Amino acid sequence: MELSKNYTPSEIEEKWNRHWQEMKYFNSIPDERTAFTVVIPPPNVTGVLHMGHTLNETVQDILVRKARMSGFNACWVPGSDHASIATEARVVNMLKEKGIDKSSLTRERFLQYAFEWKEKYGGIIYKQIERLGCSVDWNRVAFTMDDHYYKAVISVFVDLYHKGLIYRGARMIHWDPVAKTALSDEEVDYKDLQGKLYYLKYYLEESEMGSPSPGNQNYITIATQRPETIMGDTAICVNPNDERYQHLKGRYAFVPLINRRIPIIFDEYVSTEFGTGALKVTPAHDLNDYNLGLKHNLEIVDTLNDDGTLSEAAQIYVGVDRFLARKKIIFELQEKNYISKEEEYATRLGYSQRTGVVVEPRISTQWFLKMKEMAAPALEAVVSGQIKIHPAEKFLATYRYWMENLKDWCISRQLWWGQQIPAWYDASGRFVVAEDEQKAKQLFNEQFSEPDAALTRDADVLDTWFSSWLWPMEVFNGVSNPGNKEAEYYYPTSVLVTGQDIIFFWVARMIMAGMEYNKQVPFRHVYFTGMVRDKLGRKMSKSLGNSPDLLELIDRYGADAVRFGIMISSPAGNDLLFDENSLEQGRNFNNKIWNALKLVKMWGDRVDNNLVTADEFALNWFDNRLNQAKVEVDVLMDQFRLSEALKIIYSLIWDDFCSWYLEWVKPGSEQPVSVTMYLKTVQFFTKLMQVLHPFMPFITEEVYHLLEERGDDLCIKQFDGNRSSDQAILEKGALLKEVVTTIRDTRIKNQIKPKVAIDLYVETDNKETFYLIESILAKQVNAQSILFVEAAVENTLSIVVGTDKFYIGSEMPVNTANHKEDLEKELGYLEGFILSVDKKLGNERFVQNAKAEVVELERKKKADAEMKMKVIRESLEHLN
RNA sequence: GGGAGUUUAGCUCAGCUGGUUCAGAGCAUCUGCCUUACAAGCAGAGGGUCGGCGGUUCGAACCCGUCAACUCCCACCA
Repeated sequence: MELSKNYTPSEIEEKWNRHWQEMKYFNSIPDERTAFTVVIPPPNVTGVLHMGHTLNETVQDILVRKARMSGFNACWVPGSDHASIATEARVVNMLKEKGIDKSSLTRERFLQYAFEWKEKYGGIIYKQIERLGCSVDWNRVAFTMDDHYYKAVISVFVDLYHKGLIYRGARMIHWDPVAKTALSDEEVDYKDLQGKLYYLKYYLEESEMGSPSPGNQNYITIATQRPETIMGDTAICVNPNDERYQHLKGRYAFVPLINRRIPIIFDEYVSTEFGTGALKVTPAHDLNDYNLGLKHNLEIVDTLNDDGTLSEAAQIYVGVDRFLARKKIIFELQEKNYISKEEEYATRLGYSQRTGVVVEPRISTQWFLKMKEMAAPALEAVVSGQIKIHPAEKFLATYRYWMENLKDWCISRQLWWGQQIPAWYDASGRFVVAEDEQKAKQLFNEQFSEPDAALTRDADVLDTWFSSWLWPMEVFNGVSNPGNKEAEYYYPTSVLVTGQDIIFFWVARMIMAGMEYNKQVPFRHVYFTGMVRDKLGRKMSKSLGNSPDLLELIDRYGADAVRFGIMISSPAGNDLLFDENSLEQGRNFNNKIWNALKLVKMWGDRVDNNLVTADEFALNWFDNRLNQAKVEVDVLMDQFRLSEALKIIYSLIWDDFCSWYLEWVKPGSEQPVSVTMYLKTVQFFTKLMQVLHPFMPFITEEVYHLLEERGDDLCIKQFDGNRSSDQAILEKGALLKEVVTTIRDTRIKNQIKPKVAIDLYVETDNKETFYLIESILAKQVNAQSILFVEAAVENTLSIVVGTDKFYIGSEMPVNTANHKEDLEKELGYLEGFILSVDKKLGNERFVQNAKAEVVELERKKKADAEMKMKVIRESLEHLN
């Protein structure tokens, strides 16, 4: 068969994907083997996979494939997340573009649209996962709104409610005025920006029953960033120790523009340093003010509607959007001379992670989950080491801090896309929580003795993470059908691979759910990948246009090259600076393998059964080198240092196999090869493909089959146990490499053309070794003869490697000037070196305190250097 | 404001318990090669006061202190 000049991934990848699936290699069913379970962090069905996913899925696939080839029953569950608010926002936008307003639709109709959307984008995501070569079990595709999953979420809600861990109440929450829903604290991102601080005059009530009058000079000045909230003010607060305001005890002031009379209260919360030392208290729109309000029993005036426009309660600018209202109010305040000063002010604003708008702190009746009770076992699971976090303990401190400082989790969302909260209300607001309407009725009757009460279900849905936290359990029906055979077999999962940005959203909560419902951790290991950035270190984002399209990258470079590129530049746990350069490196690596294959296949046509191999040393050396590297790779992979493992494999194949081994055993042009050499080489190549397979599945499978006719496939071929490697042979190999490199270097420096053969003289105490390697050595340095000598040879270039001396003779006139210069430089260096060693050895305390080996080593270093100097001096004499 | 982390070659990073081949790798760079597997390649080379200062030690990239720069997380000062 004729192999193409370069490796072409496209047909090959599709072919193997199809074959693997037909053979059902990745479909797992419980058996007697140990399970290795991974659940994919379900991507949101909002769009396509980005480079962060690519990194994630690649890491998971490497771990899963490695496990599958190491005797485990590997099961990787794919799936996607309904992503309540994010998806709903997309669907609403999509409808808007079609001219459809969400409010004109019934809940059912809207959900229909959302499910269509989910089918479309879920499909794209699954296609990408497949193209990347992910060995997931497609029979197990899960979705967080599947029927059983939906029921599981509802049952968990009901259960936690009845355990008293879920409660309903009015609390200060973050409100997204565009999505018109509550958000959890974690769904708010803060940004620093430059704002303005306005100093407003609040006129004081005259001592008796006065009223604000235009000429009144009796006012208190208050600094605020948000003048549009003044209509919600229900008090002014100053520090009781503030000398400036002692006279205001028991007095009242008037809110500008609307002239509502509010009390002046005293609380140590207020800083005397900041602003004017006086604070306007708006309990409905600021968390601190809310707390102050509770303490001082203040009225709450909510001046905002749920869409961010001013409400009736504001009295003025009703129905005007908050930002426009701010401008108008500032203008009016200026007009009426209420503003005494404006200044620039650096501030922070909270933005909705999903819709990107500024969130409003707002009092709202929502459902909450008590976190303290849930957090304790989840903290313990990590602290005690039941769950191991990789890399290192970097996140342990953060995790602990977070788990010890949790606030209750607001789990209700004013959306339609998601699991609807299973609470039923009667007309007067009394409610019960139950799995379904029938049970609700029954329960309601039990509690309130009203068999015929008309009940309506809570319209809100649950936070997406309230479903995702069941993921590792419920993909195996572990919540809806606890103790089932699959859940028993696959849970706890082996490793979770995810981004560090969702530690608290997801990872911590999965641990809580796992501890609560299974009394077990959901995974043994958590591997955090870094964030993918562009090569300038910027986050990947649509607006910057620096986020490449995965399928296009695969088209251009091949899936293996993409996987290689992203892994090779992905130091464990650090952010990854994505550069297409590394994909090119991956493509080149594919090509290198492809060409090595071509060479070996060529030999296959020239096997001579009568030829006895002359390559014993090369075969022996590579065998040992391979064993050694495999052990290194296994150790690194156990530590989740995948990037380093890949580097080892890369160098093993490119340098050791291609650059050294293949060159060592390569026959002359058109010459035959021995059976032993050929078979051994195919065997080595096969093993190399196996080691590389988890990282680059397609080309390795292809090469595996092109090397030989096979009855099996590489992706399920089991690794042999690791064998030890013979250190002595490895050392001889290292010596050979060094001698070759040194001689080649000397040739180049002395301008001996590659085609000119040299005469090589070797002076060594270790002839045995050189007998083994001399034929390779001759081939590698283009020596027409090798002679062993006992002394320096006239008219040659001399070099020293370790304790061995080499003399290069050439028919070409040798330019000795360069060589002489080099030798003199070397001599100078050695003199300095010996001086420093002498200094060490002359230090009594060193000789006394250092370990014996260390001292011995220094002595040996000195002896070696002295020997080297002697040889160089001799050479210099010969050169004169 | 609190906490964590990082700083080693032009770039991205290894470097374990302080002492061997401890100053390394890949990429990039430079030089010479279209050598019949591969120019997406081959052969070779150069490049670093290990962020600064101080300390512990016979000995420090590594341990301690301190300063500086960067990154991330958390936080209600209007």
